[in-house]
Amino acid sequence: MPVELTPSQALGLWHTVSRAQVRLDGRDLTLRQLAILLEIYLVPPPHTVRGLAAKLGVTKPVITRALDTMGEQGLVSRVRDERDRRNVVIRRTVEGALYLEKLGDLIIGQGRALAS
Amino acid sequence: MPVELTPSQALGLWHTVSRAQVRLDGRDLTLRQLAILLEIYLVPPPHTVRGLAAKLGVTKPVITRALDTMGEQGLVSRVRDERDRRNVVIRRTVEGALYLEKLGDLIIGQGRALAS
DNA sequence: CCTGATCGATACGGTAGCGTAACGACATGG
DNA sequence: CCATGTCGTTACGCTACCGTATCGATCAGG
Repeated sequence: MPVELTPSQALGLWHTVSRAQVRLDGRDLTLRQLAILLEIYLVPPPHTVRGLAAKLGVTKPVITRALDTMGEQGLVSRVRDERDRRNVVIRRTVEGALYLEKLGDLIIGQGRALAS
Repeated sequence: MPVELTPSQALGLWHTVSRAQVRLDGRDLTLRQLAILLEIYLVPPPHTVRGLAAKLGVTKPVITRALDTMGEQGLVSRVRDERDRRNVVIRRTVEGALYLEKLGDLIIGQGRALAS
């Protein structure tokens, strides 16, 4: 089911969620990092560095760096693919799922609070 | 009118918009910068460095730097307040309005395309 | 005046991102 | 085997951000 938004609602939603995210989230993820994280959790696995780079239109080191940072924070983990040891499979974590769950709640709450 | 979203829709919306933004937007604004930009354009003026810092829960240099960067890109402009010359009034620009208009269109389009 | 408060900007050292280019590890086809 | 190609990672130089501390300019009150 589509979600119909007016221009004011669309930007208002982005505004309140972005502001809340800046105020409350100590992780301070980049837009790129967040896009990568959402890709990993919302698209069926397996995910690889190369695949994510292609999907987002960025270079491979961008993905490696983002996985380094988010891995240190426990949001994702990496495992070597044993069937083709050149590949690295990116795996989800409980902490990452919880993080996105909270982001989802934030979006839903702000969407519900939208006026006009 | 509130916008009712399921968790899947909320994160899906964020996902597709973030991905498109990463792929298409050459400016690569920080989440903080985007929040500042939205604050300037969606909340009635006047806007000051101090006011934005308080609203977003960040320090003043963060605002100064963001205004430097976005000012170079023509998204905002700064004018000294002649009534109290300590203040700087942040003003909107045509280019900034166009930028957010495109972002709004992107959100609306992705919201409309949402399934389930 | 002049003292104190407040404005935005700046300096500083540190961290983390960027793109380009190269790397070692691994797989594959001849 | 060995040459070639494909993984992800790392190295490099650079830029931009961060927070803390401080700055000069400006205002307000005595």
